[in-house]
Amino acid sequence: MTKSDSHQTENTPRDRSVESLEALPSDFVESLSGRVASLQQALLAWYAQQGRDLPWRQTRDPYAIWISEIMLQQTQVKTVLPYYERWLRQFPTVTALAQADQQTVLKAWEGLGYYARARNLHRAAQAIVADHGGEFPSTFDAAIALPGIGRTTAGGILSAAFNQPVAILDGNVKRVLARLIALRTPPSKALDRLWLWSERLLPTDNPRDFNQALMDLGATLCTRHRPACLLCPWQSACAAYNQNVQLEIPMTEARAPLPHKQIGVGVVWNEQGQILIDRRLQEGLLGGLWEFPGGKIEPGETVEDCIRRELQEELAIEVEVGDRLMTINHTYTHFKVTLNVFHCRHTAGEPQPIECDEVRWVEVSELEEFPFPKANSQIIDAIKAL
DNA sequence: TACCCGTGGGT
DNA sequence: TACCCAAGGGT
Repeated sequence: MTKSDSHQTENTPRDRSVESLEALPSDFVESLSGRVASLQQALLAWYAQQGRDLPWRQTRDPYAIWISEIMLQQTQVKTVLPYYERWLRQFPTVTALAQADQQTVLKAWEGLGYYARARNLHRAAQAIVADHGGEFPSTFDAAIALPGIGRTTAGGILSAAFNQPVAILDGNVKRVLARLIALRTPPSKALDRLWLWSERLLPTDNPRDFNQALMDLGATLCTRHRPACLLCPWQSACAAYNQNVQLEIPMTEARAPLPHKQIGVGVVWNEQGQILIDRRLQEGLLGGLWEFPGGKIEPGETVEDCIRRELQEELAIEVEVGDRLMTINHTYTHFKVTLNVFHCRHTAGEPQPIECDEVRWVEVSELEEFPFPKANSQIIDAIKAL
């Protein structure tokens, strides 16, 4: 471990040293640094007039703000709104969340995606009850120690709930700052510099409104496409605008095309008209959610062969594969799938949870009680319509 | 440090 | 269509 590593880990705020800003032309850094107070005032004035009215801004309850911050990770405001309202009615306090069972928590999260966020929220609530008397901690070190809370989320919560001067660097702020300094590399290659600017610009007297304003600027004016530079309070200082490169910044990195997997899925019926579902392992994709059993079709294998093999390997049952129920295409973050869904008749074997956490027979009317991934909702709808 | 982890909307 | 992106964190 080097000397600098010993006191700078990924999750702790960096020093506000001017040295690290030297990758930019020194005259520009000097110019921008001299305008910090002016930029702060301009943004806060704009926010007072044009800031969004969002429900989590009408409270200073750190629990409610925490919930909003987690839901908003990689998720648009419009998507979050109904989930946020429902969640606070269902789990109004840290203690209520801690005492719920995980299936109830995942059901409330169903459809939002990135389900580790819900599992971590649940674990963190239990940690807050155990270690902090049920009150969300008010220090950076305690907050960031909780599962699911990184540097940006900790800053978002502490500044919004307690008005603490802790910087943030979410997608909005990265884009705004990258344009402000005309960053010539993808933001992921310059996180240190972006963090420094976020800290440098943050006023100590009103960090709450400033962080919110910075995010609103990115979400409403400094958008990826068609940025409204003519309305921007930072227009005159913005290096990208002054060089007319705002559409090229932030720069993006090329990505490999997504692999496509063919999946065989069985809707397995027993003599009582019940259906077999299983609960996925806690770790990995869709952890803790329920699904209709199946798996990847191997090269040269028919869908029917695949379903028979997977149900034997994963659940130790034998089935007779019947008619195709439907075909579903779905895109995940790192791959695409085609779900080939077939009716199956259970013929032998007591289902065993070999490669899942739990397996059970359920009535059609019970399906909606279980949290399922979005790609399975069409299957449920089709079964209920039979 | 790359890579993993969902879903809906915009272009 | 296919791709990008949206209030990131864990490993």
